[in-house]
Amino acid sequence: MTHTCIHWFRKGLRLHDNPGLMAALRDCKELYPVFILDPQLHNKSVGVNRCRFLIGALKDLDLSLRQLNTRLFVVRGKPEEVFPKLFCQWKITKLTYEYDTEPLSLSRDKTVTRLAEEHGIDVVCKVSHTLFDINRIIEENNGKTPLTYKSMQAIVKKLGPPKRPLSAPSMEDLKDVNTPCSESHEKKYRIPTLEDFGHNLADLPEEQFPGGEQEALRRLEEHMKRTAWVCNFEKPKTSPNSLSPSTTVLSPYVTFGCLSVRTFWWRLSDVYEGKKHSAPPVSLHGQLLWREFFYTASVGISNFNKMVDNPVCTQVDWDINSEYLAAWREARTGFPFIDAVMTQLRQQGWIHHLARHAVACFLTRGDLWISWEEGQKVFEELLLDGDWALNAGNWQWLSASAFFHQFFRVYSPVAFGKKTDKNGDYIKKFLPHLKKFPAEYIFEPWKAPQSVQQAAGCIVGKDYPHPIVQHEVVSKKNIQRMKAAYAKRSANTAKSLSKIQGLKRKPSSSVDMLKKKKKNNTSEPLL
DNA sequence: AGCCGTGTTGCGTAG
DNA sequence: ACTACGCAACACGGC
Repeated sequence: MTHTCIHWFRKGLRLHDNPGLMAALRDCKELYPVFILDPQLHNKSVGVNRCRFLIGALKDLDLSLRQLNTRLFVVRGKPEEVFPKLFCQWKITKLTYEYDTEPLSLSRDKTVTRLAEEHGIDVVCKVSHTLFDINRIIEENNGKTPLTYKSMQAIVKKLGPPKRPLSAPSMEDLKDVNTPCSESHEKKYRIPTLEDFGHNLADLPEEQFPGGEQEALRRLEEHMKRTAWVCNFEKPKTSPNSLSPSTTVLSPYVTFGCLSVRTFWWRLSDVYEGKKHSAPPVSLHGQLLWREFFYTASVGISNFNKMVDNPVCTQVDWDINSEYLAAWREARTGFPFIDAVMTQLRQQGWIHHLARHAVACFLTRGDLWISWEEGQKVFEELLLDGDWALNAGNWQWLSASAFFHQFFRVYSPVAFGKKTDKNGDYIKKFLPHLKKFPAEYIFEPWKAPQSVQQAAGCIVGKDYPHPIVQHEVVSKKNIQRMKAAYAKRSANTAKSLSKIQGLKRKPSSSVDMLKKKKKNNTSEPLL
């Protein structure tokens, strides 16, 4: 019992399958579970729903920690300034945390690791946010980033199944561990409120998906009970506009790490066991592999969240049009299906994957010809499951900038929603102004005769906007613009090829990349 | 995991 | 018994 240890929670807001936390408990006499509120990260640019989710997750984490006779310390400030103080104040000898692949996290963690080592502190970093060590996936592919799902599947097959999840720590694991808590804990280390993030509580929408590990595990079990549904799951066959979600909505919990992706994976394997079941890419396992795929791309491809200097991204002459962008963001495009989806996004912080397809296509190559980077920012703010890698990857996919290249496949803002919601009930739910419109006109109210509009109590141009573009006209024009961008792209093939070779990376494990010096490997490999 | 126009097939039914 | 017609479901190709 020699160590005084900080376990640093960032993502991974859970006790189950938390190898970093388990490493903290080894030979530990004093434990400080810490979450850092970084004003550069946690501010009003994070949407109110996301903030609420994070607060819920922190409260739940604190509750679970208290049951183990320890508790959460929420510390305010920049990590590189906060940690040196904590190291001295608490006489820390070990720091543990979960590996994070995002570029900003990597540089932050490198700095903190260096500071810790300057204080003579052991640093332990574990992979548990993804199924596999993403750097291992790239190594397994000879240093090349897989750019297709198929190649990803081949690599994953070679790697074998992901590691089994660890159990949450028990009282036994903490029996010799103490967490010194002062009288002023509530004052100094309290969990933040929405006001702390600069949000106004007045017009807070009802909470649909409360944050936290307990809620995540409850939700997982609720869905895993539906054996046939799990075994038959095919993502493209689920509806983007059902009144209650047609998918699990476990993504926010995975994003914040309230649910371990490996726990999710193995729980699915349990359900599949001995039964006929759907397979990747459409199955639930397949969805987790999509996540892994985009994580890998985000690690292997430079400038992944940008068009310029991103070697896989087609360079497109997107327009700058703040009026169109605002209309899209604020759900006033005049296309009820698009506006209903954007309303659900703002209200609930979650929309179905195919609804994301429809609004993303509409903003970019389909209708408004606005850069996918603008859409990325809006999703980042509003989605509970807004994830750096997945957001950038999927926006590139939908805008046909990378991974997906069938740019002539354009979603209709009218027809697409009709397929799974003939009566427009979804539109009526999120755009109550339109609720009296007959099904015949609800997807295109501007076509309704004046008499119908009057009877519905909703005049287009007064109570609901005219469509901001003529879809049939702009979509045809945009396909031609995409065609030109692609022609230019293939003309530059030689250039691109040399860039793709620049993607090759030296083999090294995740942890080596964070650590300057390699420690003697006495007990176990770090990963 | 697109949409739309066109053409074909197959079925039921009116005459 | 046979044809003509309407309709839905499906296949295909171009964008």
